[in-house]
Amino acid sequence: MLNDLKNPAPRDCGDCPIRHRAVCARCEADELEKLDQIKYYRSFEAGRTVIWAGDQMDFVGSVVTGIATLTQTMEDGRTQMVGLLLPSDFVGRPGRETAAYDVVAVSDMVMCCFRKGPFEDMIAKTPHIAQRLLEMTLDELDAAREWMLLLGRKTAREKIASFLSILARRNATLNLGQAGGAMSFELPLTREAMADYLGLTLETVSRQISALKKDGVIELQGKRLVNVPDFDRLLDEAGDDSDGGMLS
Amino acid sequence: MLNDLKNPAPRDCGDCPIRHRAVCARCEADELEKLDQIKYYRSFEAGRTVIWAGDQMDFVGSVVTGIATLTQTMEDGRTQMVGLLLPSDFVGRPGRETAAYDVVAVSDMVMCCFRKGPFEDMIAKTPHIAQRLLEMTLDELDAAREWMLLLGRKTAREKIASFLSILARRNATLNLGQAGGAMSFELPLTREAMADYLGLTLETVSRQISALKKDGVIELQGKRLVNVPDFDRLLDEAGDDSDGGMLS
DNA sequence: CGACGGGTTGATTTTATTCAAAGGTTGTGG
DNA sequence: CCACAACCTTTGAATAAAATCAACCCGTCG
Repeated sequence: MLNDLKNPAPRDCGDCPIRHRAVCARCEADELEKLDQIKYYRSFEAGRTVIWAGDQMDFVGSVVTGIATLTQTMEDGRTQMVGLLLPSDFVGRPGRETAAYDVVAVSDMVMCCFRKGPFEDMIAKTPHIAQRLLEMTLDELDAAREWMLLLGRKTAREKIASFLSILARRNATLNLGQAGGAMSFELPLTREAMADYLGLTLETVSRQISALKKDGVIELQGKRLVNVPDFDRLLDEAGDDSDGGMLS
Repeated sequence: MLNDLKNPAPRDCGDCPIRHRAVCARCEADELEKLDQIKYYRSFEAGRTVIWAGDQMDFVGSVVTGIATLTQTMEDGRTQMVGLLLPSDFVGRPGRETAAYDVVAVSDMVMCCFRKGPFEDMIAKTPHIAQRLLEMTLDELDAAREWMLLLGRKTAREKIASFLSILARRNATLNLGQAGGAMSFELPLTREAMADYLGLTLETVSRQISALKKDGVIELQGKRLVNVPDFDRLLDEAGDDSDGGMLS
């Protein structure tokens, strides 16, 4: 498990691990105070569904710890992941009554939820929140567009390499800032969930991971722990611009 | 050509065809006044590039008339469209120095541009602009996620049918509100641009359009004018939920 | 133990791509 | 006015990539 089974909800915003990255990042003390009055924590076990697409959704919120997925499903069961929610990511859309996507906790997860109505009021009255939400939404849109390139134009091998390099990069920024050298991280998703992320079948995911391993691009310790001896090599396999997709 | 060769720039915001849908939609008279001082119009002929990915971008703006595309290109030339910009759509990202994508005018086009620095100031000081931009960005994110499902999980035939139904629906809302019955519209894109939109090759696009025609799902007058005898049939071919993907 | 939820690997089939040729339009210059 | 070039489109045949169908492995958990 990536997270403690006893997900301890922070006592108050001062202790909050996502205080400076979430939608509240720019809030002053008095604004946090107001948010505090409309917030509550919810915990979800790994595998639990947070909400189904189409259901009434009377809250929005932030992932505090753990990982969740946003997925869309067609009538015949084909599913596509459209979001991978990490700590500090925002869930829900102000101004919308119902959930547009299925939200599922992949690991044990804690969310900091805000009642929707009051939160909408705060957006209108608290520029710091609206600005931060705009910034986060623009970031998500950029990520979605990168993802579209992956889905539309990359080969199965490039898709896997891209996904792994995203995970590796995230891990590097969260921990130490070493790039270019060796790095390792844990796969948070099953083969099936990776397939839903990448628009592939789980068999193809498994085969391409095996192929990358055989070619020495990655090493596996167990099914989930990945070691990347040469990150530049992985980036190369991902087919990304050599500049590492530097934006802004 | 879809548009006049002499794209007449509106004299002032009162005449503007996108006044109530663009980023300025919620602005009061005094706010429009301020925007007016930092705005200027630019016209582009069909085929002209507005900006290349990576270039310095000292403006943001709205499409006033015409159509543009947002595309990403890999080193080896594979390209994926990541945005189709219609009148009122916003171009550029506040807070970013360089363009993240290629922007190309598909038809003759007029943009209402704002100098970036002053516009960023206005976002900070004018909640009406920030709020509208947030709303538009959230809409784009939803569209991007719908597009991800298309790219990742739909067959070539479903992709074409989905694209046609998007165009048909857009045309219906712009003109008359009849759904379910017959409707017709013009294809704004070449087969190649459609292929870039859908993550296909142009040959596959051509074949699938021919197949839909042969099966009576659509009728063609010339290469560009499409007639849809039964919109529900088209929706069915698109593999979308029967409720027509109603959001919000 | 036995069932179950992942995961891997192989054989076959399907789908879309690639390579190739040719038909239509449009616009330009002789 | 015609010829030709450039671009867009269609269609066919061969190929490649990923999906599908199927078997089996390996831990974990009741």
